[in-house]
Amino acid sequence: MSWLRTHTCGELTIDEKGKDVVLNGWVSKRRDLGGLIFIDLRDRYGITQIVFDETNEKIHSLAENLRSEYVIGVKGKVINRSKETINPEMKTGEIEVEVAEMKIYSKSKTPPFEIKDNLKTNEETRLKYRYLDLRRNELQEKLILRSKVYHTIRNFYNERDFTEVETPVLMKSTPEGARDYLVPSRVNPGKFFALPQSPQTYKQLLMVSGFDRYFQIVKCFRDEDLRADRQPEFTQVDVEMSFVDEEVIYEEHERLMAEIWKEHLGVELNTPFPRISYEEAMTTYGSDKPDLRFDVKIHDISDDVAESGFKIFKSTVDKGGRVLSITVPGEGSMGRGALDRLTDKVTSETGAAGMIFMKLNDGEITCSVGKFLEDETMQTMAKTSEAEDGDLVLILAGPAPDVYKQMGGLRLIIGNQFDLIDKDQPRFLWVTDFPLVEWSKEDLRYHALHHPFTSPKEEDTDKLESDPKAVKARAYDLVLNGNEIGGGSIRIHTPELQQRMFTLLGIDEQEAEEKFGFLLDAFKYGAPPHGGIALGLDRIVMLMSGATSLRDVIAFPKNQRAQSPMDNSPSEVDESQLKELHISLRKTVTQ
RNA sequence: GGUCCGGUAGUUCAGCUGGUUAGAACGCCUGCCUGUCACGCAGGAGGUCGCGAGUUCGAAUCUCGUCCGGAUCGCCA
Repeated sequence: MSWLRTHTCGELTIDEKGKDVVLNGWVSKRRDLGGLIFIDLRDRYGITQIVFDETNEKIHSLAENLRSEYVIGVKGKVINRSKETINPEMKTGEIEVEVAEMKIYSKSKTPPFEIKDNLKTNEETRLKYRYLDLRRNELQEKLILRSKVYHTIRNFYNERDFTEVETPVLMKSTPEGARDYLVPSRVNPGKFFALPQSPQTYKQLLMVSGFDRYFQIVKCFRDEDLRADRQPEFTQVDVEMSFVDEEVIYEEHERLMAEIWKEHLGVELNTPFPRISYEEAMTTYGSDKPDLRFDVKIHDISDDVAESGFKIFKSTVDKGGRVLSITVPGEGSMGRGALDRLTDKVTSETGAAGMIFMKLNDGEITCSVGKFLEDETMQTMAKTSEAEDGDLVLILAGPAPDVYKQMGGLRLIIGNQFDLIDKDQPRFLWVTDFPLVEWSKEDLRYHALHHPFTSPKEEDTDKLESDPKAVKARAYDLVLNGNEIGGGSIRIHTPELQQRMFTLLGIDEQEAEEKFGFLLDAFKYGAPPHGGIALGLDRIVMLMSGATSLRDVIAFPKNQRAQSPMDNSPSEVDESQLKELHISLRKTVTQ
């Protein structure tokens, strides 16, 4: 009998009773009772208890030397445990393997943290020893889920006749958007490739080529500051289709989501997903990615207080700002101290200047600025806020659109603090009707809200030059529980419209030719109408697995400084390497 | 770049109104133990209190600076 394993550590049950088996795995736990030693042998499939008995003196004394994380192979017989010693918590808990022979493949130093669930070790240490962290069940489950989701996605598109095409990782650096990661070209001195922020232009060119249904699971790179839900390299499910409109894309991807959720979480999603316009999202939820798992909405009470005696309200409205409220159900009895703490939190986290509250109790309304307000005004405010007896109304005032964003922040604080969020049912929605462009105070020009290839709505096209801010885009985001998990648009497919868009964005003809000439040219040879979407795979898996950080669903992630503590990248390179690349470092860097 | 939180044993943390030898749990090491599965019992090792300066008779504790990690704002077409 060889030392090749006959079973994994997760599969033996009473059915294999009496069989001679070979198991390989890691020593997870040793329970040494003296004459009897139990080892929990672990691999990624599970844990099986193996036993060393004193009656086999040679093997028993070998087992005394076993320590955590040693890698061993054992040969032995599957035996059933006596009734009292069955462990009902474990799949393999009815049996154990009585070891006859053992081989130590490799020893292990004491690991810097224990290989177990609910580990509290700080992330720096975990990232430094990522290969050990990944030995833990929690992370293995997430990566395995991720792998299965890939599979579902590929099946889904394959069944629908999509073609998976790999696009270049070394590509042209383009203006607009996020900072590029640059790659110097040795054979082209002074020239650089960029790593793709997304394969946007390539997938559009594939449409021109006639691959009318394309998808790719692809790494994308953005050199921006990191967050819990933002890594410098991340994975997109990139999709593009020809001869379609928004409806086709919505429908297909609702189906994809439903399939993923059903297959891997056993959850039936309600389709179609609700859709709300960007404007409604902002004015009702104060966010372009609203969390619909709780029902609190923003109310505009500007009209109610425009003529009130409270100067801040009046002057805000006079200056064109808004006075907004949200109602917190059942918190009307909240004490002054708690309200002050909430106010501090809100002002520091949202940037709101101050917060005003109104409490409805026993038919009476008390307000923090009540002495400036008529009873009647307060009644109207409460009514507009849809507040009932026992509720708390919170009010922010300020210039729009800032005050809406602050309100959106307040809404999330309320949702979390008062546990209003229903965590059981995932809430998807489409956000639609985004503005095409927004004014950048910094660059003194318009920026594409989505990207420069997004088509304006047809009925708005004639406003591109005269009133760009009013132009709506054929763009959409897919939002899940307050997270943006995808976004896309119907694209521009004529060189004329594309050129007008570049002009609007302050990219003159020459620059457009330099940066995007290939795309403009391609459009001159018969470009089909097309559109698509890119889904954030990491975020989707993160939300599916209940992780709070993208780092938990990426095998080897970067820390907040975009470094990998394990392999110490990025790192300095030899002068000779730089020389070959025709690069010299600035003094401020080398010092 | 801003704001906030944190950095004490291998790990997670306590200690922080300055004052004896800096503690606990888990882990680790040694011994005992034949039915454990968070094994138990007895004993033990293990610390640059992130780093530097200052205040002080005396600093883990107070002050300043700095480094590191995380959350977040800016940024992320």
